[in-house]
Amino acid sequence: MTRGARKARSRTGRRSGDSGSKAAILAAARLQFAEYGYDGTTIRGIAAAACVDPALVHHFYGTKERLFAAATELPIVPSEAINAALASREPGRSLGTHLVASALALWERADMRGAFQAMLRSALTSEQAAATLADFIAEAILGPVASAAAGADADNASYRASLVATQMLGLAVGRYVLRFGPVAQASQEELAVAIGPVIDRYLTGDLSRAGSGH
Amino acid sequence: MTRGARKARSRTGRRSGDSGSKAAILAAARLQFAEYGYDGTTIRGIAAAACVDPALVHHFYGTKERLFAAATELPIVPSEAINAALASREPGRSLGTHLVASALALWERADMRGAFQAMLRSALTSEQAAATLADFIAEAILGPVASAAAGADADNASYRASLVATQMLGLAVGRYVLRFGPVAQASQEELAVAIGPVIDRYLTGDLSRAGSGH
DNA sequence: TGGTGAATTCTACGCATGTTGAATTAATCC
DNA sequence: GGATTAATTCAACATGCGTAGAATTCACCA
Repeated sequence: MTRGARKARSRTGRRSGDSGSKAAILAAARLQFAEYGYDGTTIRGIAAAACVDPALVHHFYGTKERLFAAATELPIVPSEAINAALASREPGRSLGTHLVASALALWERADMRGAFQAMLRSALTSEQAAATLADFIAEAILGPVASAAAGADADNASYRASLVATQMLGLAVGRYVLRFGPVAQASQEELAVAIGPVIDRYLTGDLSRAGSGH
Repeated sequence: MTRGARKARSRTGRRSGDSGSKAAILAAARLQFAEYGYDGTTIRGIAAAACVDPALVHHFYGTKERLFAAATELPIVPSEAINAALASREPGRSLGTHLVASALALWERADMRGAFQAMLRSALTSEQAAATLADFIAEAILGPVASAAAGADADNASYRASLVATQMLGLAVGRYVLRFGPVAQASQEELAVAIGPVIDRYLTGDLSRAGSGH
């Protein structure tokens, strides 16, 4: 007890002031889920990145699955974002082009980036993540489809929607996960004009014939 | 020692006849890598599926990484397959349509299916798998691009190639991994005519304007 | 017929993981 | 200022993993 001048630091116990540990844990979790996927991410790794004991992660978020759910919770409601995007279209810009531009802008918003990419990268390993992604896609894409179909070809609506989904998904995976050189470096606007017409074709074009959707 | 009548079955040691264990292990590995990805797949799980001891897996294939390499080794050389596909195009069919049809046919060949899907699903978790996929994509897509560009717009060749890659990748992920309803159930031909013109646009179209690539 | 080598399983090591419970310290409320 | 509650760490658990080595059984060849 009396040995030594004084205990240099108190190792255990509560810290003074607002430590921000809970937020730091969530931020670290987002980063790691985005980088390594669900399985590749460890609670110990998150704790280390947040400069915190692994048990504290558990104290705040319970199980790993719950932490994942918290980390991938999007700060927006997809359908609302889509409606906002649809409403802001300038004349002279095709629906597809506008949708691609809006999606890219949304995905790269500071408060979306981590959660979205974590969900993307985890979707191919974790069942839960895959289900979340599927919901997101369905919710985010059926809106524009309905808005574009406008009665015509309503039978094929879900087919059209899933075609749109393949292109958007491939764009997201190529740009954020596998990081193909050119597609990862292109500007949002470049990609929007390159890919937009493709989305237009899927939304309203004649899918049994070559050519554009205009 | 002398207790009991006789050992009922010899548990250890070599079996009579050709057991086919090595092939069974490889087949089980392909299935599981395709279903669960690299990290989600365990050697013990593979061994169980092949009705074999985990140590036997090790005996035949050494490390897990080497087993993965063996399981995802494609039975074809991508560039050769592409060249063969290019050569077999019928007149009246666009290059993009033919490429999509050929890719789907190739991916679903019995001897490709397991390996390809294993690679696909693992690419987002394992660095090695991602590198293999990137190589595959580069090799498989740069050929058609070069063949289509034909001097014009050679600067943008890699940009065009990566756009093609996003659509093909999205198609593969949507159809085989996430299994979006309509896109998973559509026939190869349906998808080829729906998506082919998109590939044509990326290969030879004017990427800064709306409209088709013809 | 004996011996070499391959196939197969058993046992076990060492490690990393998710998770838990107790102990300790600070903040907060009466 | 004492009691309560929240934050934090420590130590440990049970489990599952990849891997290694030894032992056992069979096939094949001289």
